[in-house]
Formats: sequence, C-alpha cells, structure tokens
Amino acid sequence: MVTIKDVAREAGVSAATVSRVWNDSDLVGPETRERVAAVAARLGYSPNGAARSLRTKGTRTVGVLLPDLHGEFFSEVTRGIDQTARRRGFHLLVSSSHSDQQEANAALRSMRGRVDGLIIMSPDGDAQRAIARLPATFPVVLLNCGVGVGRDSLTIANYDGARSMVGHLARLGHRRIAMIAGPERNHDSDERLRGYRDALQEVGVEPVPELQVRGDFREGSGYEGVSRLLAGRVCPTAIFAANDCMAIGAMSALGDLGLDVPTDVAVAGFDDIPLARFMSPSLSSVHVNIAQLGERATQRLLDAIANESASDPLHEELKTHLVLRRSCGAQGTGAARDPELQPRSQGNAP
Amino acid sequence: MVTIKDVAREAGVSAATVSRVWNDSDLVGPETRERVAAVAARLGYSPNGAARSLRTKGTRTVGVLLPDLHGEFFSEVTRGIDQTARRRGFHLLVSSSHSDQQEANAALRSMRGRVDGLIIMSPDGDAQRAIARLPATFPVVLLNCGVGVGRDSLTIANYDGARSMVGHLARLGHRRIAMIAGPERNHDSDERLRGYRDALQEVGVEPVPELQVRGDFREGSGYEGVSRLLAGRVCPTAIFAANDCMAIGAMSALGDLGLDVPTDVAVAGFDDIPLARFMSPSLSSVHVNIAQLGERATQRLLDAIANESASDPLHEELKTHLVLRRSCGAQGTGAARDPELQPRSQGNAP
DNA sequence: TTGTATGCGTTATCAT
DNA sequence: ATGATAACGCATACAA
Repeated sequence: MVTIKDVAREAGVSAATVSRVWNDSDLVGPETRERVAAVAARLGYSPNGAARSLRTKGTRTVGVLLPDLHGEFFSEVTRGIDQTARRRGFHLLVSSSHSDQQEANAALRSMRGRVDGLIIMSPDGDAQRAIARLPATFPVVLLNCGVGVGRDSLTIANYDGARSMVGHLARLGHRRIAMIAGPERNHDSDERLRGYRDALQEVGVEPVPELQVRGDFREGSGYEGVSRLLAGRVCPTAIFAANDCMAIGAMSALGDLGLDVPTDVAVAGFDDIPLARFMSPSLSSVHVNIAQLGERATQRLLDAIANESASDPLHEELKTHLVLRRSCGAQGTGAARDPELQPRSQGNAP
Repeated sequence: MVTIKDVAREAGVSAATVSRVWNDSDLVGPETRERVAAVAARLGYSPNGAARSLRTKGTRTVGVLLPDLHGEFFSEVTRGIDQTARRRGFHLLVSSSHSDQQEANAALRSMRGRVDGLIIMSPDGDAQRAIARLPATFPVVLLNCGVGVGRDSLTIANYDGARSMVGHLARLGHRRIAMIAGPERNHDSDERLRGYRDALQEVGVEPVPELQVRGDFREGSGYEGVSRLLAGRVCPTAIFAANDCMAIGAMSALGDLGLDVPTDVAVAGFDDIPLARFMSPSLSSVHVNIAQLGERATQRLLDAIANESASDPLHEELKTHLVLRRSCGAQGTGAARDPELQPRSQGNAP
C-alpha cells in the first residue's frame, strides 16, 4: 500500500504538503501542487481511510440498519439513501436482516466509531432499546418507526393512505370491506389498519372482526388470507391488503377460486410497486415514493452531521396518493393507457 | 466517546490490559479480566474501529459494488452477502446504482483502505478497468461478469437455463419462439440469448431476427417488446423473456391485446422471483437462488481474505432449474397446488 | 509557501 | 500476568 510518505519522498516534499494538496488547501504553490498531484496519480495513491478517520474524528460514512426486508421496498429505500449519500461524499455501512433485539443491538454496537450517523428502520421497534443507549448527540434518523422519542423521524402517510383507499372503496358502494393487515407490532401495519378502521367508521359501517385477518407482507400470506376470509360467514365484496405483495397473493387466490376481480371482489393494495400496473387486472394501490423516503432521511441525517448543533427533533411524513386501476373496479384502463407508465430512469433498451 | 484509556484508568490497569481483555487474550488473570469487563460494560465502551484498523491493517469490512439494480435481485443478493458476512464478523460497505465506468471507478477508489476485499457485480463490464488497476493480491470476487481474468468469479447458469427453457417450449410443439432479450453488453443477457439461439438450432428451427427484440430487464420494456413482436410479419406462438419482470410486462401487453396466455401465446421468464407463481396465469420460469449467489461469493471472498495465500482463480456456476407453471401451457396447476409454495423464512403471520 | 512536531485510539513488542 | 512504549497513516498547530 502506497502511503503519504511514499508520495512525499518521490515528489521531494514533506508529508504535510502532500496532505495539503490532497485536501485542496490553498496554502500550497501552484507548481508544487501540480508536481505532487502527478506523483500521487502515478503511484496510485489514495489516503488510508482508517488513519484519516482517526485523525479527523469523521468517517464520512453513514450507518444503515434495516430489518428483515424483502423485495422492492428494500432495494428502493437503499437506492435513495445511497444516491444521496454518494452525492455528498459519504459511504454506506449497511446491516440488514435483523430478526430480533439481540442482533440489532450487536449491529449497532459494532458500528461505533465507524459511522458519523445512523439511519435506522425498525418498524417493529426491536432497535428502540439500543437506540436509547446511543449518546443523545449522535445523529440518528428513524424510518417508519412512528414519532421517535427525541429523534428525527420519517414515516409514510400510512394512516391517510389507507383511509382514503378504503373511503374510495366505500364510495364505490362496498360495505363488506375486508382487510389483510400486516404483522402485529409493526408500525406501518398498525397505521394502515387504523386508517382502514376509521374509514369504515366514517361511512357508518360496523367493523366485522371476521373481515380482518393478518399476513406477513408477503405474497403467500395474502393468498392464505383469502381462504380465511372466505371461510367466514360474511363474504367480503372488497379486500384491502396492507401492501401490494399480499394484494397480489390475494388476487391469485381469488382467481384459483374462480372469482373475478373486480366483478366478484374488488382488491386494492398499498405501496404501488412497479409491478402493480402490470397485474391482470391491474392493481389499484396507494402510491408511495420509497426511494424518496431514503433520500429525505439521508438529507436530514447529513445535515445533522454537518451542523452538529442539535436542533429539535423533526418529524416528517411522506405523502401518498391513490392510483386507481382495474382491480378495484373504479376505472377501466389497462396498463397501456395507464398515465403513469413512464420509465423511472433511463433504460438500456435500443 | 469513551476510549480504552478511560476504561484502563477506571479499572486501575494499563490500556494494554484492557486491550487484552477485549481481544480474549489468555495472558490476563481471571479476576482482572472480570473487573475490566465490568468497567467496560458500565462505561459502554467499544473500541474505535478506525484506530483498530490502522493498527491491525484489517478492517473486517467487505466492499460491495453493485450496478443500477432494481427489485428482487438487488435485495436478495444483498441479503445473502450480509448474512454470510455478519456470521463471520464482517461489515458491509455498499455502493450501488452505478450507471457508468466513471462512477464505478470513483466508488472503487474511495473504498481503498476501508475494506479487506471486494464483491463486484458488473454485468456490463463497466468496472473492468478499475478492477484491473487493483493490486493482484487484493481479494476480489466477481459476480455475473463471466469468467474474470485472474479473479475469482461466480455466475448463474444463464446459458443452460435459457437453453433448457427454450428446449422445453420447442418440445411442447412451438416453432415460432420469440425472445425479449436484456440489454446489450450485459453478461447475463448475452448468455441467456445465446442459450435461446442454441436451443433453437438444436431442434432445427431457423432463428428469425424479427423474433428477437431487446428490453432493459424492466416491466415496461417487456410490455413494449410485445408490440414490436406482433408488429412483425411472423407471429410468435411463444415468448421467452430474459427475466421475470419483462415476462410479466409481456403478459400484461398480451392481455390488453385480447390474447390468451398460454392458449394464444405461451410465456416464460427467468429468475423465478417470488411473484412468479402468483401471476395469472402463474409464470413459468428458470429458478435462480439469488441469495445463494451472494452467500457463495461472500464465503469465497472471506476465505481469500483469511488465507492470504493467493490460490488459482476459481470460477463457479450456480445451477438453475425449470419451474413449469401455467403460462407456458405445460402444466395446469395454479399457485395453490404449486409444490414450491413454501415460506422462504419464518413470517410474522399469526 | 513549506517543513516539523504532535497526537488521534489501538495493538504489538519488549521489558518486568 | 501486567506495564511502558512505539508505531500504524494522516491532518493540523506552530515554526520558519
């Protein structure tokens, strides 16, 4: 490994000068700068991150703690975080798939001194204890954990989104609206369920316990959810799933049972993953800009790291909006005429 | 931040002893060990990673370089890498969403001295130049880049998978089999296309240029691909898409055109993402264990880091297998009777 | 404008 | 079994 001393010797200057060149200090003569830069390039020098961190107290690294997350959500939130961090010269130390407090704890501990701040997503609250042990001055942004105690936090407008989707179903004439909720003790899940219940109340529909079942946010549980719903004495005319994966599982189950969506049963999901519009029938959903969630969280964290003057904890909620397609029976357009059928970024297609 | 000196002072020992306790050296008395451990716990001490790295030359961190990757693939490969790394006490420094050489280069440079080894996924070869500049002794594992020059590499059995799927379609009687390929200059895409062409040759079907179109691995491009295919003079009776997302887009387009899958046109994909079995009709696909790809890559890398005796570069190929569902017209079972309908891990469902 | 000296927190070497 | 000390590579206060 080529160090700062190697460059210094080769360029005939002191290590301090090389350091100055590298850090764009203006306390260095133009032709010295050029010579040093040339030598550094020739030798393929780049500074040792550990030494730099030790000296400057900064790591230019953001820690990201994620729960056991599958699919689209994970990749999109990471994309948002990564792009924002990189744009501002920060690295990402990622730790995902934490199934319990123990693991979250260990992960947090081992990140000490390796990151300047943390983005923590822990919808089931497993990381709460570990977070509490962190110094209050250490920058942390909470994702989808509800309003954190004394910490910056970001959430999706779960309640509003669920409430307006269920309201929409009710306005279409549905009264027996079922919900396939997410896991218990999950913040997103709880809020979406609350939105569902309140929406029913607002239109004067008595909530029926048999019309509320729980899944785990994955396709299979949506599939099974339908069996349990149809086994009950009241048959739903509409099903609202707490996310798109479960909604897709539900549609699959309905299809296998010979029921037509939306004629026999209307279906709606949450998240609006890219696949939603390509289902048949296309899936109505509550649109969430997931990458933006990661982006905003990172911006807030990096600002906190830069300012270091601890301001009051801020809570931000990301707005959602309904995307009505065929599965809920409200609109008759297929994917071809979906106004949102736009590539999200430049593709590689000819 | 509490340092090793704080603990030493508080416990009435030298810093060296604290270090020994922390690193499980047996050169320390039992009651000293206990006392130091207690103080460390009380003070909430954990060693500064930067200082440790500087001294030991090791970072216990693996760098992960990923291209601009969407959806299931990204999250699964990361999961595999993360779990394996964590089990062996390693962190993950992730840099994703690189769209060109420039960015990949910058990311690689900035990881210098911060990681002990690298897992690089660069199916379009954008990172090749940067990799070549790395010291030959620096541990690197290539993912889906083909057989790397002088580097360990892992790939999916793209060619075999595509070939056997197309062979299967031919055995079902199809002759006009179209392909919606992936982007050009992408290793996975190239190999899957090659498998398609060879399979056709083997059954004595002359390849028709009009039956080969390109997409970008996303749903929208599969949708558009169908328009272009059906605009040609030869109408395909089967469509093989280079991945499931494009296959789903294709099915959506066929549905919008009033064509039935599989009666009018058979469809098959690649990857077998969890959603595939919940499509209607359920999607036939080439199954790939993506998480395992990440897992194997990490094992190989960590072994290389541990051994440090550079052995010959190894190339490993991950087997695939066909999962035949309804979309290709071979089997008549819905998702309910799909033998593979098993939860991939414990869910949170009641 | 440049060089010298010091210390960041830790571990390894040597001494005791 | 434990302590003192040096060194890892870099950035900075201070000297020149």
